[in-house]
Amino acid sequence: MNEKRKITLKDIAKELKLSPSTVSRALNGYPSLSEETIQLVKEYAAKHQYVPNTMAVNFRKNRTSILGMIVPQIVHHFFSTTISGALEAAKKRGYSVLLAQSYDHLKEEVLASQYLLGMGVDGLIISVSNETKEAEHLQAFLDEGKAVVQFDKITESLPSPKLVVDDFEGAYQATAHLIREGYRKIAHLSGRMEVKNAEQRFLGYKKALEDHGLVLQEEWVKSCFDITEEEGFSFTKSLMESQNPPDALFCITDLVALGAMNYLKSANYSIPNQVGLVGFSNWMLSEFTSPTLSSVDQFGEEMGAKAVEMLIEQLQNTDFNNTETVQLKTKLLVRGSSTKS
Amino acid sequence: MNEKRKITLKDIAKELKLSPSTVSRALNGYPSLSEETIQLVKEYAAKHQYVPNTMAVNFRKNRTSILGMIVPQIVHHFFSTTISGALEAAKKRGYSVLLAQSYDHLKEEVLASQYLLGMGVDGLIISVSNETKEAEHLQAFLDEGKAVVQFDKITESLPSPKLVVDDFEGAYQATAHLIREGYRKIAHLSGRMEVKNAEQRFLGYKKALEDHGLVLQEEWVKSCFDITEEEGFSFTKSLMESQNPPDALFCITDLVALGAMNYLKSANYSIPNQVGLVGFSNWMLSEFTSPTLSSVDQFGEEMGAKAVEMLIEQLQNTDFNNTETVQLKTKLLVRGSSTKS
DNA sequence: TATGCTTTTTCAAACTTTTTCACTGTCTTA
DNA sequence: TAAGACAGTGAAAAAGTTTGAAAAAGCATA
Repeated sequence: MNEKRKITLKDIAKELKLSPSTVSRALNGYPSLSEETIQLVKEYAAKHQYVPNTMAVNFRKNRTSILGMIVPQIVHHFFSTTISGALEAAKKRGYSVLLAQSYDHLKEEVLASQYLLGMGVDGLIISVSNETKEAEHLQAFLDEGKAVVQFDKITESLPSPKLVVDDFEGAYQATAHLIREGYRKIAHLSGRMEVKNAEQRFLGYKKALEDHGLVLQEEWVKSCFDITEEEGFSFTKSLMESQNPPDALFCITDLVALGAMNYLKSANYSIPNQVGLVGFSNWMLSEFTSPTLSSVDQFGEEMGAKAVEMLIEQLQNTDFNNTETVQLKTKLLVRGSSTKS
Repeated sequence: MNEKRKITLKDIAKELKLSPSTVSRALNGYPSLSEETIQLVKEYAAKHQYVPNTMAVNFRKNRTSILGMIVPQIVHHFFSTTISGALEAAKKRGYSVLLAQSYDHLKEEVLASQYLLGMGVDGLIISVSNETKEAEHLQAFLDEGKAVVQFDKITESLPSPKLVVDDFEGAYQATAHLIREGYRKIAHLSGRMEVKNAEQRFLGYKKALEDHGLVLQEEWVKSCFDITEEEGFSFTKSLMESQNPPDALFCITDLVALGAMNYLKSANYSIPNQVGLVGFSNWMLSEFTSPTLSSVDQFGEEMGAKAVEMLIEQLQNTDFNNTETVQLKTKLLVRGSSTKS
């Protein structure tokens, strides 16, 4: 009933009394073919809606034109924007993207990478899990001649190009902004210091304090392990209940900032007048909280697109010694939670 | 430097002095092979880490084990959860998923479907755009013997299995809940009535009113065209400024509800005491608004997973006459925005 | 006309896996 | 004992496309 038989290159050849090779070359713009033949073939192909058999092409060329992409979680505003950006960029270049998620666990990441390798992807884009230190499972891609590009969360143990946000600068701007707004006792809800971007955000925060003549108070820096709303809530609670409560918080993530906001509101602190708040990542929700949440935008779409471009460039150059780290600028979005009225 | 040569089935055959066919059969669990041979081959394969060449298998079997999935937008909490669910379910069954987005435009949807068809996917999972009425571009899949499953937003013009949320029931529950909480003047910010789920939610709302002896006021039903926060804001504004303002709003989506909430707060209405609010879809943000937003959960993960299962079942049965519509239950999550204190 | 050169086309191989058909023994049964 | 069943294996073909080498064709020059 179904299964309309599709026309193949061979069929065209037979019909036009040409060899398959000629047809192939005519369609692929190979030089030294008579204009006449090219026209003939192209017209016939168009008329009969010839579509090359993807599987045969892949097989013959030994490549799939599919890129693998592993993120900790798809259901996460930042990652879904990078995915969206990657998808569009890949499509433009004739590639498609196969997704997998690690749930921020090394074990799942290893499985996902093996899975994608098995699917025959040409290259891999990955934001590694918080648990990833060694990278044998990623080295396997390089060993098979497949390129890898790391983005956002990276590990230095894999010699590959890397694409990160300028976390240091973003954190610096956020902190400096709070200082300019008149806050002086600025706490930081950070992440695990072994994780690169957590460390950079902390260092940016620290530098901003120093540059403005403020002293970093150790007890004002709290390290979130899982980067959850609950941690934001409880750390803020303990900070505000301490003898020396801060008057502003710079949070490693909007979700943590939201936890902070929820605690502050529940304890009847006025935001931004009593306590200022800035997050990081510009989650969708930060536009819609009350007050709206200031945040550092990471341009997720651009990042995903750029990662794809870097990967494809690798594939084309087969220059596998490139280990440069590209830094993308961030942008501080000042909203209600940090502008004293 | 790279390109470690991978071992092939042929290599194994030569090494073990067997024919490729025997090796193939041994690895694929074909009967009527001596246990001895099977063991020999399997051990050798394992030892040398033989991985079948995906492209060759696809080519030979004339299938890719890749499913296409088109959603209006990836960066959307509900869709990203369905994607996540679909991904996991597909992986479990040995399939992978290639994504594309339509941005809710027919034109982009047609392009995306052609793109996926060209990539040689075995089947398609799609939530159609609001603009999709006719479905020639999807019929093309069926014509080529590829299965299609529609989910969430569907069009009746394509004879395929469908998977939807029980929008009617969800809307009914939401509205009935508002009534039980004591609200009597319940408005509805709906979507375009041509869109199936918008219509169903409206009908559920209407039925709940009728069943509880309330009369539907035409001026309390506003139709959002793009389902945005801005529409929620402005429609709520005009409703509240009318001569006969409602005391509760049931919104087609959490985003619209958020717009409503933002207006209500800006105009100093107290939620939930003066105005009750219920959304739909249980976006992540609804847990974090102030007050938290009651919503109807759609079980996105389950939906994505179920869609994959339905599609794979089709592929296996090649039963292309199945056009049944499966309805998934929803769950009302009662939060702060609709519980009078 | 032979030679050389360029342009255009064809030939044949190759890529890996699966599957159909055929073959050889061995065992069972009428 | 002849016929048939069956287990176990191999040989070969097939799938659609691309590519390097070779061949053919066309044309001009010596």
